[in-house]
Amino acid sequence: MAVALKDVAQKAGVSLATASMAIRGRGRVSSQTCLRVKKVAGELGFSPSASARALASGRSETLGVAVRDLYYLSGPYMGSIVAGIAEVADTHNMGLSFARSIPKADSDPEYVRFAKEGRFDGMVLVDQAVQELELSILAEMTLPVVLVDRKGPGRMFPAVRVDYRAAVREAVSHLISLGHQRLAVITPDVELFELQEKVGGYKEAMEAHNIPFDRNLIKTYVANDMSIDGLKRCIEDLEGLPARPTAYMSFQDHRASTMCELLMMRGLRIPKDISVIGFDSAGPGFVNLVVDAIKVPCHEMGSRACQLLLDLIRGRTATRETVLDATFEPANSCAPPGR
Amino acid sequence: MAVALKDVAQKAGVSLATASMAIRGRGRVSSQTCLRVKKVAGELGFSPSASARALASGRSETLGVAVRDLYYLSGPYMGSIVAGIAEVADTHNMGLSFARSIPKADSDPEYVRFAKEGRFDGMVLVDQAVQELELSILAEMTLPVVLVDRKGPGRMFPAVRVDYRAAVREAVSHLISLGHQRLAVITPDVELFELQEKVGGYKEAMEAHNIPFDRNLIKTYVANDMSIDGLKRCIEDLEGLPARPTAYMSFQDHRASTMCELLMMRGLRIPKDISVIGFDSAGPGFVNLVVDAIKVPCHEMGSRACQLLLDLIRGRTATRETVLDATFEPANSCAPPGR
DNA sequence: AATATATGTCAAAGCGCTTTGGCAGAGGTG
DNA sequence: CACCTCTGCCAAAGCGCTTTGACATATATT
Repeated sequence: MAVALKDVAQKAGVSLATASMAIRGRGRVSSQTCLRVKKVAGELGFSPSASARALASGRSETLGVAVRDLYYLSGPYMGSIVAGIAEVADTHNMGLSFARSIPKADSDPEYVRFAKEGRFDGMVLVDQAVQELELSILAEMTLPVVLVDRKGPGRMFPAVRVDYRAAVREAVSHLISLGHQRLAVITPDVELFELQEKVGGYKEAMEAHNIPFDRNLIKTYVANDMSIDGLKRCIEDLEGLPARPTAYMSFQDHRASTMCELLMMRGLRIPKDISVIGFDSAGPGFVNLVVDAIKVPCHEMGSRACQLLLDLIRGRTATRETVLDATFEPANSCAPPGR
Repeated sequence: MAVALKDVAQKAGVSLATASMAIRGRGRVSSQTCLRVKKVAGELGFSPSASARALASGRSETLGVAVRDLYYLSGPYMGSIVAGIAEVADTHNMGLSFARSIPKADSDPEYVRFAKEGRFDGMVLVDQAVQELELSILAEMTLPVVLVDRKGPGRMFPAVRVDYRAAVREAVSHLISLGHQRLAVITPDVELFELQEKVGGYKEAMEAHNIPFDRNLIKTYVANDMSIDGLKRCIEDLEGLPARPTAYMSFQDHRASTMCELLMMRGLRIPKDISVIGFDSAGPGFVNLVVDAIKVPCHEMGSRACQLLLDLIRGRTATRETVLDATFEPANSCAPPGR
């Protein structure tokens, strides 16, 4: 960066201080001077040095996004959240940096290190697995932080989350109102807040309709197993029950379509024989079968979180907890029980 | 950051200069002093200020990744590339920032602005659509840049790309060796380097086997149309030809499974009646049908590009062009022509 | 023993901005 | 007319590091 602010100041015939103020449009500068300085800056092709500015002002004009691993970005869930964050960050001319929240053997995880180094003015944390203990380190350093899609038990930071519980309740009620009584749930075997909420919603809805809860109808598979064996086994178990389910729900994205296929391979027709409900984009979908699904407002979670973060950075107090609705969108995979 | 380097220096009884060198492990510092300083730094919980360091050293220890829009991160293609970049960046303790390369009305696109502001030590550009003209702006500022998955006509920067041409040639040859003569191609209607290469590979392979090229066998659909209508129409057109194709290839990710479904709905059995080849993850796949596909080494593109970038930053000269192989992975969607 | 070389340390000069406090002069007030 | 308040500008003091050159002291080479 050959051309520095002092060059602009010199050529415009003003002091460094005035040039600085003029370019940022703050402080007491006459509009004439302001214009002149900006013009000169343009002619000279001046760009302020981000690091100098950050050092002098104490603001990096960069937001951090902490995710477990950058690999997770490549899913529609994380991708949409990040897109939402980016959209808002952009309108405020904030840069976006990513940091991994995965623990490291002998040092702080990356997001903590970066935070300590002052790389961010604030941080959005999107990781259900980060422990409360670790968050307290962040809490001590007075860095604005917003949590996404986490229950905030300690409530150290504002959080934006989705009401999975209510959404599942709604979906289950829908099935019950169609006449279903035996509803199977297939879910990953991890203890994430999100999944606990979903199961909670299921139980609540069943209870509300006085249908006894049957533990056998909840089947889990190994979370990160990419094969279909786990799913297959779940279905075999469920179909082997004396009283077979009349409806299936998948609690994880992108599993519903495979689930449909496995069911169809057993000769079951959807929705004639059996109903299916999924989450979000239930895979690319089928040509003639669109799965009824609960849509999670990922993009909105991101944009809301970012907005909150900016508020926090600007010294405003942010809402402690924002709960967004996930909406149940019926399509053509549910019908009254057929068997 | 209450605790600064000078505090560490003071407590350790050394000068600022020595403390600085000790902590970074460079310069002439005795190992005793080095250890002592590091110990004190640990006790005090010292973290160097990223901006101060950047300003003083001229290195931000941050790499930029320019993508068209952050929304694109949420696909397996971009996601894997970024994961590859991140993996390498991490082992070198480099931060990762993202910048959009989408043009702006009245100012530089974000990635150019950020680059000018000196936010990055180098940048990986993953955007086939960025114009050469714009790249020349970057070229003028002596910022190390590596291009991913672009042909580098101007050759201003080192590039890492995939030999789509050869991969498609291989896939087509495979089909031909199975006895196919009429191979349909379904592709988005955009003029991306990648797609041109793929079509080129198709033509080359056909020519090599003395099969006349038939323009009618190449069908395009509107690129960003998320519906299946475009695909459907392509297939209807192809099936309406006097001499129908015996094999179908999809040139875009995640379309192959839908294509299969549409073909099956016409009563065609795969691979008995008709063969299908896709790219990469051809969607989530089917339970009993895994599509033969060309696997693109996205992760490796990312890691290679990042490695090159780091070389460039360290003043080493980088290979101008790295061409990676995409490999054709046979599964069970191809067989000798059945109709 | 005398010179050359290597080693460990430090003071000081930045890096390129922001920000504060002060100082003129223009304008308003009693 | 004296007084006060704005307004527009500037000099200078940082921000918290890195890096350079100088200076001792220790070790190696003749």
